[in-house]
Amino acid sequence: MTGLSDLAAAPQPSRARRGEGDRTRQAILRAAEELLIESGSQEQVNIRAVAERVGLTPPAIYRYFSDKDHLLFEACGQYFDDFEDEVINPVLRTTDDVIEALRRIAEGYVRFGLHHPEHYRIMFMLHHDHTPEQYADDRVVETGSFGSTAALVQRGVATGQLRGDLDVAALTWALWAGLHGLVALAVAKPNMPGPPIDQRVAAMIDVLMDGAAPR
Amino acid sequence: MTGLSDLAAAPQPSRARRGEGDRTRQAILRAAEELLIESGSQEQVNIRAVAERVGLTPPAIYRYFSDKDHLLFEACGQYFDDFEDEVINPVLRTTDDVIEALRRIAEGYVRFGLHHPEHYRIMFMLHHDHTPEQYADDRVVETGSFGSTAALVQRGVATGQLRGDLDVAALTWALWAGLHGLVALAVAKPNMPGPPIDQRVAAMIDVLMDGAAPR
DNA sequence: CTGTTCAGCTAACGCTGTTCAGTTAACACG
DNA sequence: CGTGTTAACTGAACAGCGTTAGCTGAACAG
Repeated sequence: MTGLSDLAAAPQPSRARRGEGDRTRQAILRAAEELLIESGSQEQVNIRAVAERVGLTPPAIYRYFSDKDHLLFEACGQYFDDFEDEVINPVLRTTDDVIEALRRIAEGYVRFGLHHPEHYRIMFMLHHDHTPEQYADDRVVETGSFGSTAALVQRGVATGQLRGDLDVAALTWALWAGLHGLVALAVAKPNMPGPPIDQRVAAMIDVLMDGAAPR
Repeated sequence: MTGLSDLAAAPQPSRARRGEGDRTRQAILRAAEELLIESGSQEQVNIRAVAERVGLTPPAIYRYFSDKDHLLFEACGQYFDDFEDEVINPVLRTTDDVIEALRRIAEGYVRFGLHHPEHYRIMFMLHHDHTPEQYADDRVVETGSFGSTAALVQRGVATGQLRGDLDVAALTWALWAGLHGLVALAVAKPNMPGPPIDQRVAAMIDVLMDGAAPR
C-alpha cells in the first residue's frame, strides 16, 4: 500500500496534510466516478472499492460523505451541472428561433443522457428514498436547465409558434417527459430490438415538436 | 411459528404434502407481492421477510426460485400479463376508431403504471443486469400488448389517420416512450412540483397524439 | 514542549443474498 | 407393516455489503 498515491504525485505521503481534506474529497469523487463509468453499475461502486482506489480504508470515506447515496449523487451531479453550460447556453447563444432551439436542446439532452447512462439512472431513475435532500425531487425542476427550457416554451406560446391550449408548465413537462422516456428506456433496456437509436430519437423529437405546435 | 398457515387453511400442517410444491410456490409469490405493495420498495422484499411471511426458512425459497431477481420479476410479471386482457382487449372490443383506441390505451397504460409503481420500476426501470432471461429486453416488445399497439398504429397509418412519414415501428416506439417517460418520472420522483398528475397525463397524450397525426 | 485537532486506521456490527449438508415427512411398494 | 425413495425443508454458515465506535498518529498553534 503506497498510501495516497492517487491523491497527489508526492513520493510517499502517508496521509494528506492538515488543510488538504478537500483534495481527498475530490479524489474520492473521482474514484467513484471512474468506477461508475468502468463498471457501468452503481452496485460495483461500493465503499470498499472506492476506498481501495483512493488508497484509504472504507471508514475514511465517511469523513467526507455521510453515506453512499450522497457520494453517488454528488459524483453524478457534477455532470448535470454542466448540462446548462454545455448544451443549453450554446444553443441559446446561436439561435433566436424557439423551435430550432428546442429541437437542438432535445437532441443535446438525449445525447447527454445516452452518453452517461449510469449517471442518468442514478439521477432520474432511482427510488426517491435514496435521493439525498439536496437532490430532492422538487429541486430538479429548479435547475437552470428546466427553467431555461420552460422560458423557451413560454416564449414559443407567446409568439404562436407553440400551441396555446395547454398549460405552459404542462407542455414543458410533456416535452421533457417524452425525452426522458426515450433515454430511460434506452438506459434500462439497451438490448431492445426495433429501429436504431438515432431513428428513434429523430422520430421522438418529430412527434413531440409537431405535437407541441399549434394545429 | 404455526408452519405454513398462510399456505392453506389446514390447522397445523407442518409442511406441504408431496405434490403440493406448486402451492408453496404460489404462496411465496403472493408474499413477495404483498411485501412489495406494503413497503413500496423492492429492498424491503428480502428473502428472509418473504420466508417468514410464508412460514418457511430462507433457504426454502431457493427450491422454487433461483434467485431474488427471478422471484421479483415473476411476482411483477403476473400483473403485466393482465394488461392486455384488462386494458387493450376491452378497448379493441368497444371501438373501431384508431385514434380513440390509442388514446384509451394510453390512458390505461399510464393508470396501470401509476397504480403499481414498484412493479413498474422493477419491470421497466431496473438495470438490465438484474433482468432474468425470460424477461430480457427483447422479450418485452414481443408481448401481445406491444404487438397489438403496433398493429393499431399501422392501421392508423394505412387509413391516413396517423402520419406516414415516419417508420411505423419508430412511431410506435415514440408513443410508448412518451408514456413511459411520464410514468417513469412520476414513479421515480413522485414529489416533483408542477401541474397535477391528471393534467400532465392529459397534456402528454394530447401532445403525443397530435404529434402522431398527419400535419 | 504541550495540547488540540485533523486524518486515518482497526475491529467489528448487523444486514443482505446465497450455499451446503443434513433432516424430516409423505408416499409407493413388497 | 416395514422399508426405500424422494420431495420439502431446516440449521449453520459464508462472503459481501454499508456503516459505526473507538483508537492512533501526524500536523499544527501556543
